[in-house]
Amino acid sequence: MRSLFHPAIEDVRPETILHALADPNRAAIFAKIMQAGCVEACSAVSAVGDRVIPKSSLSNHFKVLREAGLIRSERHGVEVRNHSRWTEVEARFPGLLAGIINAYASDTGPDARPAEAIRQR
Amino acid sequence: MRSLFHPAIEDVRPETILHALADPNRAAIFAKIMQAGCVEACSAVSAVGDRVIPKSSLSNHFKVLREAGLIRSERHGVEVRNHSRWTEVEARFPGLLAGIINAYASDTGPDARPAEAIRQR
DNA sequence: TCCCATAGTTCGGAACTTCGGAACTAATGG
DNA sequence: CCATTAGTTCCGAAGTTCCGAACTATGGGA
Repeated sequence: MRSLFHPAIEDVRPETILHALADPNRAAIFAKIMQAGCVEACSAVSAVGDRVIPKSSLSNHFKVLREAGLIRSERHGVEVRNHSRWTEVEARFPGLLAGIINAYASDTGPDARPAEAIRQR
Repeated sequence: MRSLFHPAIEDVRPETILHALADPNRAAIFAKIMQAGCVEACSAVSAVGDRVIPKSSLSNHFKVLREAGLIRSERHGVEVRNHSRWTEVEARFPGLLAGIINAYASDTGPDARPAEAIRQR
C-alpha cells in the first residue's frame, strides 16, 4: 500500500475544501471525525442516514477529504485513523469550517442533519 | 424567455451553496456582484484572470448561482441585473458566506485571488 | 511459516456533469 | 421591420462520480 498523501497546509485551496464538503456524505463524515475526538476508523462510518455507503465509495470520500487537507490519515495496524486538521485549516482560513459545519447543522431540510445522521456500525 | 427561477430562502441548501462556490470562477463572479454595489449585468463579467469565459458558460454560472439562492436576477430591458442575496443567506446560515469569501480573498496560491482577479469588459 | 480474517484500495464500466461553439430567443433603437 | 445587443438553449466531447468485483496490506493464530 503506498503511503497516504497529505497536502501541506499552505497548498490547501478553498475550492478544494468547498468541493470536498459540498457532498453531504463527506460533510457528515468530517463532522463526525471532529466530534468523535478527532480519531475515527474509516469503517466506523458506514452509513449516513438510512443509506449504507459502499466501501469503495467510502474509501474515495476519505481520499477526497484527505487531499483537500481536511483530515490526516495514519495507518495503525490493519486500520486507518483519521484526525481532523481543523486547527491548521482554521489558522489558514478563519471561520470557513465553522460556517460550513454550522450551515449543515442548522439545515432542517429533507435530508437529515449530517452531524447527527451518521450511524455507528 | 421564460422567467428566471429563484428558490425561497428556506429551500436553499448548504451543499448547493458550497457546490456553486467551489468553482473559483463562480466565487469570483459572486464576490464581484457583492462588492460592485450588488448590481451587475452578466456581460460586465466576461473574464476571470486572463481567461475569457464563453457566453454559454457564463450564462450557466449565473444560473448555478441563482439556483443556489446566492443571487437574484431581474431582466431590465435587454440586460439582466444581478443582486446578491447575502442578507437572506447570512440570516439563514450565519458566517457561511463570509468564511468562504475570506478564504478565497486570503488565498495566495497559483491562481490569482478571485475578488481581485475579475476584469471589466 | 503459512493461511485466514479484517481493513482498505484499485479497477473499470455505467450514469451523470461540465464545457463551449452554434443556433436560437428577447428587447430595444433606428 | 431589420439590426444590434444580451442572454439562453442545444448538443456533442471530455471529464467526474459511483459502486461492485477483484486486489493488496497487515496482524493473529496454528
